[in-house]
Amino acid sequence: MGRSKAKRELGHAHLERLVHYYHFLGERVALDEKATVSSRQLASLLAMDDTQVRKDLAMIGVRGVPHVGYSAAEIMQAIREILGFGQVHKAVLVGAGRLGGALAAYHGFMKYGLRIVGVFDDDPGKIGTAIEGHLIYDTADLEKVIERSQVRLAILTVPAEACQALADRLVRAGISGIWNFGPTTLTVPERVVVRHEHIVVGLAELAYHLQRSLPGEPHHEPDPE
Amino acid sequence: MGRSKAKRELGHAHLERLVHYYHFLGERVALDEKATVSSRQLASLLAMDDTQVRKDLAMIGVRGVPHVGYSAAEIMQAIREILGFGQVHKAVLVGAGRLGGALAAYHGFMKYGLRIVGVFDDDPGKIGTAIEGHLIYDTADLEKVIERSQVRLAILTVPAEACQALADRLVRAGISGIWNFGPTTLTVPERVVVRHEHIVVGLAELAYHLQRSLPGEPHHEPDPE
DNA sequence: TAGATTGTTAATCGATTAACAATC
DNA sequence: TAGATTGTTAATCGATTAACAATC
Repeated sequence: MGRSKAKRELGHAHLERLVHYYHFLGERVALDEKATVSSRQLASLLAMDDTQVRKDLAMIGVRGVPHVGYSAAEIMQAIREILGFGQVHKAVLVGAGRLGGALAAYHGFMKYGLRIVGVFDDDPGKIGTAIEGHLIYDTADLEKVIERSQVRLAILTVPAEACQALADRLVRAGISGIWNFGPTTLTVPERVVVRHEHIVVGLAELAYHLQRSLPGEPHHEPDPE
Repeated sequence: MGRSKAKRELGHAHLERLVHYYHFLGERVALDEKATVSSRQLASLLAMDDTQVRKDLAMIGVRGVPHVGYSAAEIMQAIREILGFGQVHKAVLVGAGRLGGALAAYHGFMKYGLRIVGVFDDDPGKIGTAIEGHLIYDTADLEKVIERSQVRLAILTVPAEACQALADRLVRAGISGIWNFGPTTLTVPERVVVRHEHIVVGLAELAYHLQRSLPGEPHHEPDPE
């Protein structure tokens, strides 16, 4: 399929919108091969401007037809290509705690190309046991597995204190991307992509808006400074 | 302390930066009461522009002193106030699965004012048992607890199919904010704040950059369309 | 055809960055 | 004082929105 790829780099907001479209089309639009969707439909359902939708789709090379709209299947295929959902992204998951387990258990990731090829922990009580169908390996063997399986992505779900040291090891082992769920900022060489899942930002945003929407009840804690 | 509050509404990016500052100061800066930090220091450590830092701090009412910098303690206190970290945010957690458990277990949240006052599930095998020190209640009792404890925030960690129905119930029960970890978009009245933790966005961003940084290896899967 | 919808250019808006005067 | 740092205004940049011609 000779569709042209994105002309220029997509920013965070673009990627987020693309995921949104993809997700939404997959979820609610009936996908027989010929289903179409107009920019206006997509926009209204996602509470945004329809010009934005057309811009986004143009940017990833999807062309619509006037009076008809866009092919839903074509949109999804284009997003899949741009975002790499059709590829297999092999990943190691380091840290077999509760969060690690939750991620390992989430089969929805497969739809997006993520394949966890090894789960690691350094707790001798966990090594050798299984979590969500994944055998837990000794973190000491991390480099071996990364090299042997040509893994490029690492998911980090370890306590804050261990994050940076592990990131250093992962970088040395040749990892290209780190998905960090620890509450700490990592320092890595430029060639390595890091995505920091900073859960507290979500809480902060909620707390901020909650506070604003109901300025009446000032149930402050005693805050001795 | 007569510091003036933020003049106008803070956007997502602002809030994210504030959390970043807060986190960073708490993590790496020695906090005796008199520690100071310059906008340049903060900026360089977070790889951003120092004017931005000064703007952000001015916006939340923190004043620095020329030649000296800002009081780290004052920055933290101001952020705590603006973001409501000093208040107690009572929350119910619905869905005692792995992710719910991970969230319930994360004691770091207490620092930010979040207090989970009830964990709910509708699995009879789970009701009555404990998860991370929280007794699991029957989801049927959700409304009762919300009302009795004056809970304003709900954390949703249930399967996609159950999300919307639960959101409806939470809204009717008077909840003001929903922190949704399910892979689905919620429809709620305007007065309710929703924060959707869309995990796939993180994966998409990584996959996209990974793909770009190494355009050589085209290990595409056979993708029969 | 007429009406609907795309695609693109121009206008607006907001956020970031640069410049620099004020200040300790 | 001189140098460093804040605070703010102006300039730039990019992203969003509006307008509208092209098109089926």
